[in-house]
Amino acid sequence: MPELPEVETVRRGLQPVMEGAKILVAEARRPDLRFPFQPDFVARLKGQVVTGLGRRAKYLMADLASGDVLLMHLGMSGSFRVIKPDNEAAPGEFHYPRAKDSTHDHVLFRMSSGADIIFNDPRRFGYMKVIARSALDEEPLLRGLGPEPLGNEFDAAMLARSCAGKTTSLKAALLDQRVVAGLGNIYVCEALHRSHLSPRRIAATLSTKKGETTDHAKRLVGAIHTVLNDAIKAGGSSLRDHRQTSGELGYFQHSFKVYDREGEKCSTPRCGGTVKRFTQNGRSTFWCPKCQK
DNA sequence: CCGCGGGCCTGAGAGC
DNA sequence: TGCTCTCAGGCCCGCG
Repeated sequence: MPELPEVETVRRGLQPVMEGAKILVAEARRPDLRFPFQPDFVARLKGQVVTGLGRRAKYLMADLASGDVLLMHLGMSGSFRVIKPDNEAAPGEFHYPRAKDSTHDHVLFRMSSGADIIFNDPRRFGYMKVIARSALDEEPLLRGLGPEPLGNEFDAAMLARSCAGKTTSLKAALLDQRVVAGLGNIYVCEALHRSHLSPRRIAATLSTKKGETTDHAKRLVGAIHTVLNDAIKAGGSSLRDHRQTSGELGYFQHSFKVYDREGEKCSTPRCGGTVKRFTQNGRSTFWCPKCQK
């Protein structure tokens, strides 16, 4: 599911029930997700007030009054849903009508705001980890993450600079979280199409030999901003797993120009090309060879 | 250091 | 209906 717009959608759904609320009960229903849970995972959450819920790239970060931070990553198939606790359940017990795939409900929180928060992740590529806020800078999961694509410091000059000398494709460079943090396969394909740049273009061509930022880089950054902002407004893209915390689907998938649209006519005005698909670094790339150069 | 491919998991969908 | 195969929105790791 989750690239930046989906994670941001989830953050906005969780914020009202988490911020300012205490974690009354925390439960991990299996020993691991992608990684084993820390032995003190539950203990460090229980009784803590969540003072803020933020996002860094594709990570959700819940600040706790203890000085810890709960890092949460949705992997490929993770989702959160927020429901009202069953009043008949014992206080420490999660007793709600079971959803179809509740076998994959792995982590549960009961909040003092009157919400139960359930993390479901069939493929278990997601993970959670509690770290001290003071150790955030040394956290291996976060170290090396590039700039936020919607942040102030991310602009054409910066992108061109970090792609300078890169012999790899533009597609691979944009998927590299060290270059820019938060894009995934869908939004890279969509941003490249909207900026009329080929996914096969060499990344280094975003700047000239003299180090000047090209118009290509400017177009690309503009397209990244537009596509991410539009996707957030739409509640993200729901292909199979992504849900808003209310259970509603996102609807940006209806605005895809190329992703999952192989064989369709290119939507660029007067282009007349056809959307093609090929494999790049082991992943599907969708693009229009006619208008993306 | 860089770029690439394999692997981690489960489930959905296609084809037979 | 049911089997097998392919593929999926992410990212870590080891190899050359």
